[in-house]
Amino acid sequence: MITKNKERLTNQKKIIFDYLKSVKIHPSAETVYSAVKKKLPRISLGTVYRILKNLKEKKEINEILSGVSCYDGDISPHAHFICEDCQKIFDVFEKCHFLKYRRTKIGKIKKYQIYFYGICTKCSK
Amino acid sequence: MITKNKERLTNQKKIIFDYLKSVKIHPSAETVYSAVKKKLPRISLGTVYRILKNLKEKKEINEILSGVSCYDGDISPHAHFICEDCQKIFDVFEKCHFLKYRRTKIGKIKKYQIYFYGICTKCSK
DNA sequence: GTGCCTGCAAACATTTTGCAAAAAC
DNA sequence: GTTTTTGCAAAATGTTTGCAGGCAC
Repeated sequence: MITKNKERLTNQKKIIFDYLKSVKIHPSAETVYSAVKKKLPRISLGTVYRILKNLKEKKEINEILSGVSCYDGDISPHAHFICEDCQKIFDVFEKCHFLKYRRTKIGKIKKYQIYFYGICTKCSK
Repeated sequence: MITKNKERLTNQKKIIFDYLKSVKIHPSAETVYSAVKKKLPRISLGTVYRILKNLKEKKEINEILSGVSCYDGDISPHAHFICEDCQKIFDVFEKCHFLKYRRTKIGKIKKYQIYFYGICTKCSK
């Protein structure tokens, strides 16, 4: 994990970072909190929010905006499929999109996010 | 404007709908509230939220997730550029994306949203 | 030892909801 | 007249923040 400036490497940061990198789900702050509490019983939700924000700013994780913010430890280029029924977030690695330009008339694109909405196979049964 | 089932067409709905269709900005619920208050001085913010939700469900407007929810009366296919500095939302009609498939392994895609992030030309000066 | 970081709780912002009155049909 | 919708206020939800003590360096 990167640390910038006078930033310190705490246990809370390490454990949240490791957790996000190890799971395939896209947890909310609340879910991260519940998960890391097993290893850090005294951690607070405020700290989780602060660390998630910090990791996001350092571009070590991505934020997924879907009502409540969810977080993705996988920062490789991929899209997300959000099921409108169960609200689960799925990764889409299929090459179904091709972004040709790195610049629009409005400004230079630093990053982009693609969200697909629909009903997942499980829910459509 | 479409009305479904036993839905009634009220002044509040008409004015909010007209407002969203007439502006080029992407207003938040609060902004919509301030704007329509000129014509409906007694409208409440709760009503604005209810009507925005209703219009969204009928697919007459789109919701843009960018921290606070913003709304777009233009439902034609286009992407959004969000300036990380001024937080303004811009429309991107340029054909810089081509979504080839209407189906992924996860489920059938009903709609998609593309968000570009960067610094707009005004802020980068 | 210095100063960044945490836990805690309170504050804040945004959105939803229950209810009686008002409006649409 | 009936039923939906509104305005209002309170509640719920999600997130941020101030501060004193704790921990990394």
